[in-house]
Amino acid sequence: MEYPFEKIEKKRQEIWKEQKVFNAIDGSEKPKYYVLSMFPYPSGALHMGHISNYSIADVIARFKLMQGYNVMQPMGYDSFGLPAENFAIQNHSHPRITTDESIEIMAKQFQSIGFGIDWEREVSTCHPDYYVWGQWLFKRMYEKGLAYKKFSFVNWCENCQTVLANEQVEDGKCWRCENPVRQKELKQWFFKITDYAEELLDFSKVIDWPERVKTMQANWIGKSEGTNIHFKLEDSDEIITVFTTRPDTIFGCTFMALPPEHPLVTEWLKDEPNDSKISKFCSKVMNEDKILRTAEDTTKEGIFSKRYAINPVNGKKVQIWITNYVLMEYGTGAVMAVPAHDQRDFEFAKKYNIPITIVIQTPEKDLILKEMTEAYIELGILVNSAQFDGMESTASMQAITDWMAENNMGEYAITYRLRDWGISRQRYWGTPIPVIYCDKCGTVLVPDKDLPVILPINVKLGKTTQNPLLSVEEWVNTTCPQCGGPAKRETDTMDTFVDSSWYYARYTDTKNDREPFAKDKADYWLPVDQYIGGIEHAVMHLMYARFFHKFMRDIGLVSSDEPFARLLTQGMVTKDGAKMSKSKGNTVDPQYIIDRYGSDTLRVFMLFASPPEKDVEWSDEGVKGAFRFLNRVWRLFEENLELIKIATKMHKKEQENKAATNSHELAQKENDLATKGHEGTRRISNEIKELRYSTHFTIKKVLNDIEDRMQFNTAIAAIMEHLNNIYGITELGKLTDAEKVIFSESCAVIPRLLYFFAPHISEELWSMLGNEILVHEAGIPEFNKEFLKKDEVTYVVQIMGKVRGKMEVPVDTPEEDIKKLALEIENVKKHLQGKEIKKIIVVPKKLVSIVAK
RNA sequence: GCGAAAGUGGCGGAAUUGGCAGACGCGCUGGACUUAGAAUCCAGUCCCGAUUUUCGGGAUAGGGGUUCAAAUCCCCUCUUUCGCACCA
Repeated sequence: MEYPFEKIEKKRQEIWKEQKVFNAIDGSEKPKYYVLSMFPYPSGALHMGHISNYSIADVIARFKLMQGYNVMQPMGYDSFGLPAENFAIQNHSHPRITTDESIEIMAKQFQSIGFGIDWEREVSTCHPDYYVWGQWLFKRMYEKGLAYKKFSFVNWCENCQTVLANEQVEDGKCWRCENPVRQKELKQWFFKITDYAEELLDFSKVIDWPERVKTMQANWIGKSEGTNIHFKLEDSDEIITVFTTRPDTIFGCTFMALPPEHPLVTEWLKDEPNDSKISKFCSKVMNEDKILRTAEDTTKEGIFSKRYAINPVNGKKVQIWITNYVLMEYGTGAVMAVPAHDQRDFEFAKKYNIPITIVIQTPEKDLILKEMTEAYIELGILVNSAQFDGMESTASMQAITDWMAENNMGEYAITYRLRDWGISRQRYWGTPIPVIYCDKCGTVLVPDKDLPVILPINVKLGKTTQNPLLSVEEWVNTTCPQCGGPAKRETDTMDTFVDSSWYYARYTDTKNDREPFAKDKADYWLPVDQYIGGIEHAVMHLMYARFFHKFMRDIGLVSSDEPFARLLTQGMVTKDGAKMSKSKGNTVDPQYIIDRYGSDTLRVFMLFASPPEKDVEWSDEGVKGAFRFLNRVWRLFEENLELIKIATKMHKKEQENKAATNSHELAQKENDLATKGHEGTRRISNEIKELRYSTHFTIKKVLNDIEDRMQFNTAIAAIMEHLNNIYGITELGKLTDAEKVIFSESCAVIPRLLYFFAPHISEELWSMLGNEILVHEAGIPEFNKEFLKKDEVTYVVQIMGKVRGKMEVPVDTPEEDIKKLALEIENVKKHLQGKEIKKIIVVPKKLVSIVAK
């Protein structure tokens, strides 16, 4: 017989809903706990990844709820974006319709799984009551100079007809459709995330984030400290500034390298005939795919510009070369080349016969130019460097920079790899950028009173090569809010990462129609105490959200410095070793599993299969195993209900009598009852004592695994083990009264421990025992240290590291006696024959290690 | 190339502080119940050896080291995954 999961799960969900168990209370007296899983993209229906993600969050939410926190676990939908637009096109529908349909299906599924979500805080980013505040935030960014428009080369995906952020380019390909990305120059909106580069590097205000994620963000920001050095052009007042992290090598600079995009090069080209070698070279390089051009194995090429710069430190003339290996985007867009001490410069100098000067010597043996086959890039002792000769690299960098600063040759500088965040998308399904272009007034923001700029619904979608919004003339053509004259709307929409950069804050006040959220509510709830999501968001989403949070702090919307205090990056769900995906055809529909085995089974399987941060490999048999386990629990209660009720009845009576004021006293009383006993209940068997130990050990283990270790698989394993221990007690009819109490308690604790992983069945069993309150209202179960003390402990006896025997001794046996006892074991004696005992090490309660020769 | 993490039975994984390697689950093998299957229950399940309820040896990617004691700490090598990658 299978346990009636369908009936139970429905019933329990209704009760939770009726009693508003998961409704978060703004500003409650209780301490708050905000648990959040990254919100889903409405893709039609839930997939296994969602189940895994939200099951993890639900364990934490229910645990905190049981601990007495005011818990908020909200849910929403990241519903703008390309896939929705493409999906609608494919189905000859409209994204407004298809996304709302998807959301409806998913919400229903979420409810059928019984996650502890506060459904009164739902958000959907594609609805005007949400995106209006995205537009509002954009305007505040603009006012602060953090949103601006500029021409720039952008990553362009021909297939998606849109611009991609650097973070969305993977290996030179579009992160969604895997089409090769090419460079295109467009005028784009940017957010000045670089203003926050330094603060984004500082993780001191988060409580617990994986090192891996912090490192990835730090790499992405890519801070380097060095020196800006100003070179004068020969016969000109122009100055070229270069950035270097190795000012100690400045005396070895023998040429300068510029990219063809450099503004000075552009100037020079004006005086060049189109068919000159230089012009040809520049246009060739600029037309090359930037991804290919910047690949490491691309050969370094260049051409002499016929111009010279003056090295400020020694007045020497250096050739200026135009090359393909320097990036306009990094540093100052110009490089001082020191071929002796930089591998790229070395290769280039060898190829084009440019002089090489050694200025750093190794401490061990002198470098000889003719013998060098590669650059010496390590630090060393300065030579050929005028007054700095003989200095050590590290010290000289500071000295040289100081000296250059005094003489106006350069100064200390910091450079970041991080670029500003391009947020323009030439796509329909996104938040309209609240900007109007007027011939007279230029770029004008839509006034707050006219927000939201509603995304028009009446558009022609299809395989157009341009933004569908351009065709909605009645929307594009508008009047200028300043002069009232004819004007046009911005047709770019915002990157969906903008929408997801502040949704966690909107959850604190979803119905607010005067501001994004009220400050007091945000300050009550934020930061999110536990954020959960995939590692794939380590850089983009998690960094953008941090940027937004700091911005919102700076304009006074929130008081905290970081949005997410703790971060858990959960693994993927795989099948046959690969990530479950429709394209690979290795998906399993969660709904099918829920219909067949119930939500509790699916959750237990997911949580038991591996720890949260690791991938979960799907296994049909594993699901059956989880189901079998829940059935075993159910059967235990069904078959022994009256016996198991004893503990509940006793506990109730105790409460009524107020005889015991706390659970420790209660446990003590029970202990007295059990050991001293009444008539006919004098003794408890060792077997039952072991069971009582198991009960308290399991409580301790489960609490520790959830709260301190976040390792749910071993918590579930512990409950399974405890269940096995209970089933190990046969002949229940022969139990004395005292033993019955202990047995009953050992069973009755199961619903309170299993609740986090299989809440429906746990709640049902709990109520079957006669409890009128819900499981979480009973609070976290407590273990009694007294019952974790064992009378006897097992010592392992080792000789030279090999196990030669085991012994059971009373806990308080003195060390000397333990040694004696160990030496009396037959097998130990045998192995010690003819050997001399050098030392005996006793590790209390664990082992005896004998050193003998 | 640089950086990080990881590598444990047939499989997922456990071993929390250096202290009995393989918890728990899956699978498999045998048995009970059953007309049969499903379900359930019981027993077994790292490898080798023998005197086979016991004992000995080996085993945590491979090699070396520290230690009474190493999956755990150190060094080298290999493999996998992830991140970064002409960053001046």
